[in-house]
Amino acid sequence: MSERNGSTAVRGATLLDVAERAGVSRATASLVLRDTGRVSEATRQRVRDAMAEVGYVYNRSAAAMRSNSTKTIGILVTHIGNPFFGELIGGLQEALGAAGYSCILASSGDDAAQQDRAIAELRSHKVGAVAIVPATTSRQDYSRELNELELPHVMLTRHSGDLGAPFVGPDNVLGGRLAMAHLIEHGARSFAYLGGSLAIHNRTERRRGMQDALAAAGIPTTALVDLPSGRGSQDGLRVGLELIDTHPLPDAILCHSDNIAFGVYRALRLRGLATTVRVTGYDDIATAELWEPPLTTISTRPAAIGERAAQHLLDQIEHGVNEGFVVMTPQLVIRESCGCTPDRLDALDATAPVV
Amino acid sequence: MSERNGSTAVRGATLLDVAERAGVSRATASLVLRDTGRVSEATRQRVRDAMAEVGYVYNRSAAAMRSNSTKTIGILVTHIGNPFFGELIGGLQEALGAAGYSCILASSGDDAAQQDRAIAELRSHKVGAVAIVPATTSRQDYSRELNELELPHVMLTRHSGDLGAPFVGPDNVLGGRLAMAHLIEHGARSFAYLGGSLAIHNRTERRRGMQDALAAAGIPTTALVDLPSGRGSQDGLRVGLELIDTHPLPDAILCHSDNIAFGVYRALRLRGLATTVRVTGYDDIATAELWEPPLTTISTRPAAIGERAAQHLLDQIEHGVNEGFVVMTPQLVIRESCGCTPDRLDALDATAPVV
DNA sequence: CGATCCGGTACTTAAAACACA
DNA sequence: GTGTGTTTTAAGTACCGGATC
Repeated sequence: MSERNGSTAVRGATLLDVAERAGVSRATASLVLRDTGRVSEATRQRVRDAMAEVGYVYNRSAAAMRSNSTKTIGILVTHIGNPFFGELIGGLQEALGAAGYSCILASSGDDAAQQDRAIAELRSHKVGAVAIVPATTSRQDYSRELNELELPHVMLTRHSGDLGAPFVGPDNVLGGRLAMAHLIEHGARSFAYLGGSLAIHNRTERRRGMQDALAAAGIPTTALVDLPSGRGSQDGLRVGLELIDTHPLPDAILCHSDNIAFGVYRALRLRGLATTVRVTGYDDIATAELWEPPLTTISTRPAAIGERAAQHLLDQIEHGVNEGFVVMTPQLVIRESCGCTPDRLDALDATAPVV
Repeated sequence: MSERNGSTAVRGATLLDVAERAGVSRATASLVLRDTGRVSEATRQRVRDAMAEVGYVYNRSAAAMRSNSTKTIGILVTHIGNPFFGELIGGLQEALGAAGYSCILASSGDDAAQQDRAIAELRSHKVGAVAIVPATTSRQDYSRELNELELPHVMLTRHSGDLGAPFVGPDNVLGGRLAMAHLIEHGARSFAYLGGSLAIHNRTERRRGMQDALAAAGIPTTALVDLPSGRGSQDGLRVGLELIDTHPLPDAILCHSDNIAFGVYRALRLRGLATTVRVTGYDDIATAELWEPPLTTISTRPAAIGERAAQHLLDQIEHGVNEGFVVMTPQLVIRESCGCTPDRLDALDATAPVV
């Protein structure tokens, strides 16, 4: 076993080693490395061979120091474990990787202080930009703060209300409208919107879409009961029970997320009300189609949002253009919880003619 | 809007700026920064004030270059979106952060080639060590390869069979034994183990634990049917249907993961067999207690594994000691799918006396 | 406290190759 | 054949910002 501890790290081969082996100068080797400059093909190949022979590993730190820029992007989300963010990150990493950038991930735990620490962390790594899902408790003009730090950025999924700030996220108004319109088509006339934090704009946006749909169908907005909650399935259970125990049962429940819907399912079963109410979710997580009944939901295609966000950042740092507020079209994924399978919720459909 | 593009990044304040403002030398400022050396408290405070005033941001690249070490650790997992890994990463980041290290995350998509690329990426960032969930298709002696790269590391959750390699993961033998023993206590006498890849050691280990429990109860090992599958819930549905359609229905089904159990639940419902078979999962994901019936499962406490892995790495890079193969104790989480609620599966318990 | 070092990068300079009058 | 101009190719070197002596 070789001697190895914090103080005696072995230095690897440098560009100078490569250059000497290839019989060229360090500068030339650098040009070959970056595929730029005017170097003959024969020399290029010799340098590349030399790199392979000595097991050369690029030193980003050295490059960053001189050029004061790194091909590195920071990604900051609230909860790494959230599958939605997992897909989002996947889309981002893939698109950024294809453009030659590497990513550093950080997680804020949805806490503003930790978020500040993470940003400092990323800045000390000299990231060229950050893609950030802002913490719920972020300061209102957070985007401007980042601008003052000269840090190109794009907000993901959540925005702070400033429509001039760089942002990529789902069209929540449309998503809310799609879900509500579908339930109205099924004949539902009374509704509850369960879950989600009032502090987040996407909730008010979805609500607006829902009310647009109600208005279009000539249904009074008072037909929509509204109960917020935390973001876990447990919160969905809690708020589901709250609805059942303190309100008349609506024809349909629109859940703020699939996770919430999961808790609501359980609340309905606990009260013996399973499959007596139409339910929709939001997000379309991987297991949604395996539930009982399979969940009708709104897909926001997080990977596509990630790819678009990568584009947004690249446009900023490579072309200096800021695309501003970008909204992505969600999709209604129809399964069975809305009542779309006749042999499952036919009792409901019998009393409410499908339009 | 300020002019900002790839080529005209603004340089921030340096340690020299801080030093001049505080009226000390750069060397002194460096000592204050790292909380070392003999510097008077008055000077320390002056330097700290100066840092705050000029908005100083530590430049890790510069530090890394000189000291050839970064307080940065790489974390490489197969799927960032997997909630299990999310918790694992959370535990790692917290423990490493407390020790003054920052983390860089990468994802291999469970592909060996991508894993190689990610390792190269992390090496170019000069990480001091990596915590890695190896891809299923990793080469057998992967740990030795990393040793040859002089890269301290610890394998997480999965190991390659080399018990001398640095590893932290759950005790799969015990986990399998706990689940099986509990089902046997319930009176079950025929079993199926569903899901999981044969290529991964943890599967054979859990199976060994299950057979230990069978042997201890005097039940022949042929009482355990074994069907592997992919890792998603959809795979669980597939393998669940396969079991139901091609085998006699066992008393109990042990699932390789909660995700698999989810698909198995659906398979049982589709065949009209819901709550006629005892089911256990593995992992204890957040929603498991909300299922119908709430899932009895084995908790591997991924956050604890992450913390332990952080300790493992710190021991290597700071004290030069390698703790080798470390195994964490899992816990049986009893809910209802095993038959533990009398009023739910009492039909089962009537025919099979609880020990 | 000043000097030096780490390993790439950006810029300057220069040699060689080629074109064309 | 010679001289001048242009392009291609490669070398030389200052420099970035902390850490160390």
